[in-house]
Amino acid sequence: MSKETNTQLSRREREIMDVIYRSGRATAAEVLDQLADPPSYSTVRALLRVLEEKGHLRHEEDGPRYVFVPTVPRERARQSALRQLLHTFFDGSTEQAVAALLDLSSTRLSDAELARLSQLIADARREGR
Amino acid sequence: MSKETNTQLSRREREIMDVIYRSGRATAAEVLDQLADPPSYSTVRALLRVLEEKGHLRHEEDGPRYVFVPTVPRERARQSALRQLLHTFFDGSTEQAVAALLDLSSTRLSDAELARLSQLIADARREGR
DNA sequence: CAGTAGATGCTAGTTTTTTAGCATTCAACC
DNA sequence: GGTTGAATGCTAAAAAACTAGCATCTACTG
Repeated sequence: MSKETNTQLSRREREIMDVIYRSGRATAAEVLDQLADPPSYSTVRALLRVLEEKGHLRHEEDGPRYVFVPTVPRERARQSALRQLLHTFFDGSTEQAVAALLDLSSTRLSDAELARLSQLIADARREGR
Repeated sequence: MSKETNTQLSRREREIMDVIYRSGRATAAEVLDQLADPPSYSTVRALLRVLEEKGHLRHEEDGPRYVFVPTVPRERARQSALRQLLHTFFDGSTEQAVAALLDLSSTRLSDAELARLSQLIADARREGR
């Protein structure tokens, strides 16, 4: 079993982790700013403390204030998140997931982007992945 | 603002919704079976009732038992989930997300799959999307 | 047609989460 | 050096989530 960060996140904890993963790192005040339906400043700090105790965050000191950083790097966290999504909504099929991504109405992809994607796939084929 | 299903899900509620989205539809007993660290049967039923009250599920009757179905179709739920993931972990970039999908170590893509993906992208380009 | 297995309805208790307030500390500025 | 603004540490309480148990109903079975 992996050593830390095993506890599951509550609703607010999830929200806060999302904010921090989005920014990379954040102070209590910054987290508060980015929360949709925010509680008090005091509450945010309490939750940050809990998240740190649970092993999801650590903090660095920047003068008088704390800057919180995820213990699990963004790269790894997003891999887990992708796997989870794939499993729940796409029957584990990467192909379906890519199709859905291309389909997302809100995203307009530039031709250049599509060209790069095309290249990515060509590379994958070449590598015999 | 959309009419229903606005309330945010708690930890267990999220777990249960995931199970049901994975299966498409499920009875209380089936949900229980698929939960990782399962509570009692009674608890599962209570949560299903709550989820129904909150508007996330509805039930159909199959003889004596209830079969629960999401009110938001899988297709739409997964679009939201993808958008959320894109926003939190990929700076909104579809390209980055596709790259990460192709990279997921657990997935070995067949050449045929890659060929179909390639085709999808070619189609997108042709449509001037 | 009584008994049984398996389902739901409801209620109440415990635990966890979420929240705020107050005391304290630290650094900068006058 | 004292004052002030902005941060943290800690504690306690309210709210929500989670859980289980018991009563009840329903369909099948012998």
